[in-house]
Amino acid sequence: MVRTPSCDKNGLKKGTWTAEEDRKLTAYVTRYGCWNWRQLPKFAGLQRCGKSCRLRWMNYLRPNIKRGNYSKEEEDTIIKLHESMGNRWSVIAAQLPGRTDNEIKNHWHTNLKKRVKQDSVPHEEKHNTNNLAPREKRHKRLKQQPNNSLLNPTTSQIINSSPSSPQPSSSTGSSSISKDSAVVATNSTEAYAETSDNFWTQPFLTDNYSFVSSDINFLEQQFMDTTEYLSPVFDELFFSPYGLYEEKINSNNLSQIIDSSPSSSSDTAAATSTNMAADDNITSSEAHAEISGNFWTQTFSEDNSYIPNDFLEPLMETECLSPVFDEFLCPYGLCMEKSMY
DNA sequence: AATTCTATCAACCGCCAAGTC
DNA sequence: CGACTTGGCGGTTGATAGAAT
Repeated sequence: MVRTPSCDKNGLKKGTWTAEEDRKLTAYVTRYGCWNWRQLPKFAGLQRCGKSCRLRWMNYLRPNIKRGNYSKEEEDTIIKLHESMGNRWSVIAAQLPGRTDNEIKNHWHTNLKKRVKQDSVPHEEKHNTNNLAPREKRHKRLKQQPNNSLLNPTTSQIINSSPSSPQPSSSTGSSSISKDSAVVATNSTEAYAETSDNFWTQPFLTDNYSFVSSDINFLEQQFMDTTEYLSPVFDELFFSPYGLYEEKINSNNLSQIIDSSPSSSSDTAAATSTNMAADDNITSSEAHAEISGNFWTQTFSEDNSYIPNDFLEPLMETECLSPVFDEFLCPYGLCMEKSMY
């Protein structure tokens, strides 16, 4: 179930993740997002390779991961999708909110495969691609155009218009939260309703810039004492998960911070509140309050994608502006409440 | 109670495509 | 255009828990 911790030749840890490592990774990604998986462990104070961090986050730590037993509906969906598209676990996972490709793959191999075999002629015989060697299968599949018709129409449509849906690649997509994204929702209410089904849980989580919850007290409980990592902006050590704006609030560089933050480019409220903070000699807490109310909250503090599950309850009642759609939603509204509550 | 077997699933590995230089 | 980097995917491994003997 878990692997014995060990180190590779570069001194990077392998094997089971400790609670402390989880906390560091969660705190870091919650605060800064996954701007570069390879660099991230260095900044987050982790002795892990980026790949391992990404995997841990995607398969275990990120919000909205659904654990536990599969419902009959979920199993049927997996079987049906597997029948039509084979071992395309990531595509199948996109149809099952809260389930990861790894988890679905495991569940298939441990349960569903046997069940399907018992129920009928093995699907392998129906699909010639499954008779190929793994590498050949993959090669062949990737040569084919993505077949979104396999998805349900609504989801397909949304995925196609999503800023960070499964689409070719990533480094440019890493700055995917932009005002352009709002265009995809011609009617924001409709978009919200549609996405609530099963979409955001998967694709939205791949966005790279999401920031800390505004529930400072709760964050403090979680990370304050134990977490240290580097800011990608300042290249210095922080001991507070929300240090970016807390600690720098009195700095003359604050405007520069905001300007260089990934999601700030179009937010004039940011400039307003932060300039006020920097210019007016007000206290940190006052400035923070202002910023919470105007900038951080609206722009990315309440981006629900990276708020760990444990953070959700205290935020339930808070209204905020989605970073993607220019509308007010309760936090984690896009990806969370419809899939879990 | 001790040992062996089996199922589970977190984590690793290698590969590939897309992006960047 | 080629080398390199990065993120993502699917196959596989192996430690562990629980069941069976």
